[in-house]
Amino acid sequence: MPELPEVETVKRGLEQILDLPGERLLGVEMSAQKLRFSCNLDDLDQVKGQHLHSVRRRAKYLLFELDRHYLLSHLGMTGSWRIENESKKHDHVRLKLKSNRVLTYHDPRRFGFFEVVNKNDLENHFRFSHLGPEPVDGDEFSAAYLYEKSRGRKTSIKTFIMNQEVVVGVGNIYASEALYMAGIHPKLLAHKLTRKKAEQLVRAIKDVLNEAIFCGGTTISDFKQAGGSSGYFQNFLLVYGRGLEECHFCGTMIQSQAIVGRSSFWCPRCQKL
DNA sequence: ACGCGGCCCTGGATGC
DNA sequence: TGCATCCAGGGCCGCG
Repeated sequence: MPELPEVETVKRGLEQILDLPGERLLGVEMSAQKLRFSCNLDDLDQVKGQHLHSVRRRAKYLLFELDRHYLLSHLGMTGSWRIENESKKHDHVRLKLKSNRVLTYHDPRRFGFFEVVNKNDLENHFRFSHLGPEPVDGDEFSAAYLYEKSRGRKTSIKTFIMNQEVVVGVGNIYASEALYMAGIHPKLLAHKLTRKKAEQLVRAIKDVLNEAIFCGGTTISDFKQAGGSSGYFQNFLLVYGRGLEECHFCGTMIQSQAIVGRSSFWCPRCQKL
């Protein structure tokens, strides 16, 4: 489900709902079923009673900032958070709050995970130490950076920009969208990227992610914001999910095919190899 | 070191 | 209606 815009949307929704700072975590309950990775139970004991200061996002991770730890949440494909005291099938984490509310993690496929990280160790944590730059915040993700990073890389440009060590937050939907916007064929080998195309691609990635954040994310089947409402960027997708339809720009039939196992969409005329 | 296929899961859509 | 098959927004692991 969630790429950067969806996680950012969940983060903003939680900020609204939780009325931070001032909230406090009274207890954590985990379901018997394991998520992608199991959470250390000793760690869970440590977080009880800590204040909840903020909700942050790094890459596709949500971070609940406590006094001495972060609760790390990755939504996998079908993860979502909501405030509701009643529990449903596929609820896997329940955070009991001082305000007498329960913040609940729901994830049918259980590709997501939930872990506790010491606050001071975050940058050195193995899930974080290899992450690439944020594409939307800061200026580290530049054309010069992407061009240099892509030298010698023989994978397709689409696979390359979905690699979280290259740039974080770009997943399967926005990779197709950004490449279409930049006029780049998804099968172009990364090392063939020119400086000029790197410029256009960085611009396109930033633009598409910002537009999707503005729209509250893309809802295909089951993505829900923290408040339960849908995003609406799906109405503005230019190629993703539009196989056999016409390119908005030139009318050519949009092609769809898996690239390294992920469904991919492009206009064979507008996007150059 | 890099690139890729397999795999972890459930459920919805589709086809017979 | 029932059953089988395929597909899905991610990312870790092991192989070549």
